[in-house]
This record gives sequence, C-alpha cells and structure tokens, in this order.
Amino acid sequence: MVVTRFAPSPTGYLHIGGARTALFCWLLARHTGGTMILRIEDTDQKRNTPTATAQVIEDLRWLGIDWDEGPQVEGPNGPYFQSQRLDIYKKYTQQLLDKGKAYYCFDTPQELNEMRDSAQKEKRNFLYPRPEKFPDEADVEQARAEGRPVVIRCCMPNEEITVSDIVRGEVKFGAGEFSDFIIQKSDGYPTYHFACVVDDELMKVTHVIRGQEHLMNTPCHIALQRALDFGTPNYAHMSVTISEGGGKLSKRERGKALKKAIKEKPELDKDELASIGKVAIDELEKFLKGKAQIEQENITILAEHLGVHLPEINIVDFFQSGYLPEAMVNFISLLGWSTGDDREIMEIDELIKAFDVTRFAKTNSLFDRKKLLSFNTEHMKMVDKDVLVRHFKKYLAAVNSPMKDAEDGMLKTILTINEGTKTLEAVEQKSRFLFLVDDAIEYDEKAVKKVLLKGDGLAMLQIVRDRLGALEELTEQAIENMLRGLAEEKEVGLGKVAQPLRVAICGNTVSPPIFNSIELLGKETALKRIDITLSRFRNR
RNA sequence: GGUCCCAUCGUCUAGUCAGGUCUAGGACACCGGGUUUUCAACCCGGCAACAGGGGUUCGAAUCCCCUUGGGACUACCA
Repeated sequence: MVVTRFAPSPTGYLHIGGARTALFCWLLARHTGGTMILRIEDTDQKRNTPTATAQVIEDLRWLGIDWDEGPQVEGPNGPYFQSQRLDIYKKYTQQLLDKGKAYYCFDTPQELNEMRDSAQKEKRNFLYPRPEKFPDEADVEQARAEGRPVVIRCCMPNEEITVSDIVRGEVKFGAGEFSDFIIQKSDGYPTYHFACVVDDELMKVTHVIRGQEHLMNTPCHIALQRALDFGTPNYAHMSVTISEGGGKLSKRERGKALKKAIKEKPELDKDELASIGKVAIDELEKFLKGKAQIEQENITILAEHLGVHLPEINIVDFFQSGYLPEAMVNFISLLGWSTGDDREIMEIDELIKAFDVTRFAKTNSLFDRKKLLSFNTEHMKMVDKDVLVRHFKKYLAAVNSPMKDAEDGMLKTILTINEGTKTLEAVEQKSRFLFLVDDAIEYDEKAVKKVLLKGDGLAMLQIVRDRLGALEELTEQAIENMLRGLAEEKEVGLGKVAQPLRVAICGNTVSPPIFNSIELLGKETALKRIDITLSRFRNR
C-alpha cells in the first residue's frame, strides 16, 4: 500500500515548485490506489503566517489535488499540523537523549558563527564539536538560568551512508561529512529534519517525493531513522524547476520584471511612483538599484499602475491570469517527467493512468511560459463546457469583471464563440464590451482612425445601421446573410463592412466573431451603439 | 572552500540502465506558405541538438576517465 505525503510549510501561497511536488505525490497515490496525506509543517513560529495554510489548501483544491488524510478531512494518524504534535516529538527526542544518541547544547548564535567562520577560514567543512561528556539535566538547568539557549543535537554516526533514490540511484555520502545537527530548537519546537522523520514513520509514509534540494538532508534523516529504529521510506528526489531568468523560480522574478519595466521608462516620476506604490522614495531608489527588495503587494500595485505584466510564480497568479487548472496540472506534470511515448496534452485521468515514478528526468528544467500558454489553449478547447463555465465564473468573480453576474447560459455561449482563445483572461477582454453600459465604450484611437475615419468607414456604418434596423430578427444567420449580401453588393471584402461595425459596438478591432457578437448584444443595444458612434465621429 | 547532483535542438523532452534498427523522434517557440470578418484558432512546410577531449569496442548519444559548464546543500528555514 503506497502512502505519499505533501508537506508544505505555510509561509505563503502555493508556488509552482510546491504544486509540482504535490502533484507527483498525488499522482503516485492515485495511480497506485494508495493514500495521499497533506501535512502542514508549521514548526517555524517566525515564518508561518496565519492565512497561509488556507491559501495553500485553496490552491491545491483549485488544481484538483485532494488528500485522504490531513486538514479538513482528518484521518487516523493526526493531528496533521506539526505544531499540534509537540508532545510526540518530545517523546522521541527523550528517547534519543536516553540512548545517548542526542545531547543538549547551549551555544549562542554568536559562538556558533565564530566556529563556522574559523572553519571557513581554514577551508574545511564545519562539524559541530561533539563534547566528550554530554550535558545532564543539571547543566540544562544552569544554562537556562544563565539565559543561554538550550537545543538538542543528534549524533551523526561516523559511517558512510547510502541514499537509495528512485531518480538518482545509489548516492553515497562519506563518513564524517555530516555535522551533529539540531533536532530541537531553543523554543522547544522540533526542526524540520526531526519532525519530518518522526511523522513519516508514524503516518506510515512509504514514498517521499521531494525536490533535489533535500537530497543532502537525506543522510541525516536516515541516520535519525536508524537511531530511532524506524524504517526508511522510498525516496525520489526530483530535479529542480528554474525560471527563465535562470536561478530558482521565485518571488524575486516579479521584482526583477518591475525593475526592468521602470528602467525602460526613464521619464517616469519616481516620487509619484513611490506614492502610488506606497513605498518610501528612498526605498524605491534602493530597489531600483538592486540594493533592496520591496513588498510583493507594492510590486503588484506598481505593476498594475504601469500596466506591466508580472511573471506568475504562485498558483493563484496563474488563476488570476486566466489559466485553467487542467492545463496547469498537465504542464507541471511534464516538468521533469514524461510518459516515454509522445503524449503531452493529457487529461487528468490519462495522467494518473500513465504515471510512473521511475520516469523522472534527472536534469533541471526551465519553466517555459510560452509552452504553458499553448497547453492552456489546448485545454480551453478540450475541457467540458460546463466545467469551463465554472472556471470562468470563478475567474470573473476573482478579477471583479463586469461579466461576473452573467448567467451560465450566456457565459457558455461566450466561451463557445471564443473557441481558440488562449486564456480566460483573453475571453474576458474580448467579450466584456457586451456587458458595459452603451456609452461606457472606450474607443481605441487607432481603431477609429483606421476603420472609421479613413475611407468611407462611417458611410458604410450608416448603411449597416439601416439594414440592421430593417432586420426583423437578429439571428446570427440573418446578420451574416445581411452583411455578406452587403459586401457583395458593394463589391468589397467582408472586412470593409464588418470592421466599422465592430469598432462601433466594442470600440476596437478585436472581438468575438461579429455575427455572434451582434446577436448577443441584441438589436436595440447594437443600434444604439452604432448611433452613438456615428454621432460622435461624424463631424471629425 | 567542502559535499552532492546534472549535461541531447532556443526551451521541455524521447533515446542512455540491457552499445548497432539514431542519416537522433515528438512538443513549444521561431521562420515560410495556406485559410480567414478582427484577434485568435486551424492546416502544410522549414530551421534546429548528442558540451569538449581522451579511452573501451568491429561499432558509442548510450560504457569509463578528465576538462568545462550548470544546479543544490553547507541555519535554532523548511
């Protein structure tokens, strides 16, 4: 029976890397009919934020990743928040202490730093100097009384440790390479290494799938397992996904993009920017010089103000950019994994069926947004229409679109006539004119000049208006017949007839197919918009 | 600095473990053409890679060594 777990630390929204780890764990569990556990690793009191768990859960749910044990569903091996398992960890640290496999330390951060610095100077690996005699309870009391930090370290055995990894094979680590590491912090919380090992054992986890950044930690975990008489799960350390700029896919990317955009427009008033972005002017200057970071929120505000498209990093960013979870899941699954045949575009069931842990790639991969976009375009066509409507509604509400209160039937029609559009965002942008108040249409200058003012665009629009008004029923077919007939009659291309009409009803040259657009708009509105357009531009 | 991992088109990758069927396959991007009422979508075609050097072998993308390049870790963060 396979048991996998995704164990995020709640420090913010779920990012691509986390989603990838979660997805593969989930895929393995679902492929094998095993169990998927969600465990919240909230042992860092400083970094955890109260809302992060909820954010991560929401992102997972959006992606369609569910779990059999964990928050909200519970299960036999709970609690699933590490902060609620402190007594369990205490029991095992005590066990190690009793066996002489762990010991107390009282070093201050400064002392530790000095030791590290001198090791660095001598160009050797820092190994914590294990005392001849371990401190006893009395020493602990005394250290506490002196106000020194009290931590517990685990003894690393002086022997070679081999990690047997599904992705990388046997990886050997030499004896004496590892320092005695801390398993219990001075605040009484366990460190990641310790909590992780204990929980994986108690929760009967059989497969640990995680990023390769953890490969170096694994010998420590194995040492801990041996000291505690635990088993060793199967490990799969996946390659890392890096961003297009190189380096880790991280929030910093967003700052970089904003910085670049601002630098490209030297005419911008920095003081004004600072006030808009709600940052101090000197902070902004520092940020632009690359000497400091500013908060994500401020970055977002400034980017919106400048119309800069920030790279999406977190799963929510992709949601807000109109991506489909089906596409995200499909695309992420192909980051460092493949089916072995030429299949790429897959629905989730096919993915589950095809999943095979032994097919992970060893090389790091770059996150290619263009390919993601293409995947999204494909899934926009594939996803069941009703499901698509659901995604669309959620998206519209999140971005507070004027379309957000539209009926399902209407949304379905809009999605249908927009088939081939790359994202929900693009559908929204192309179709929102249908929901604006008639005189709220913003005319794109270029479109007006090119289509209405140049040549006889306005004259043509007048004719179209008259014929449209004469139609009894504005069906797609009737509109098409009328427009095509008109074009033929005037011996011009359909574009000459349709484009002025398009600009009149939506303000620019881009919209869903014109026949559908007019039908959806309705006769009254369509005529009204044409009239508004005519009177507005006739005398220019 | 130390330890560990990795190396095929611009990008994601198949092929590597069990060497020949690889004049290296697919996808995205890009370029050219077609279709077209706009933007897309769609159809056809094209460009494009085994990091370098040594071995082993009848034969190497595939096995071994070195070089180079990339990455991870080196916390009382996970």
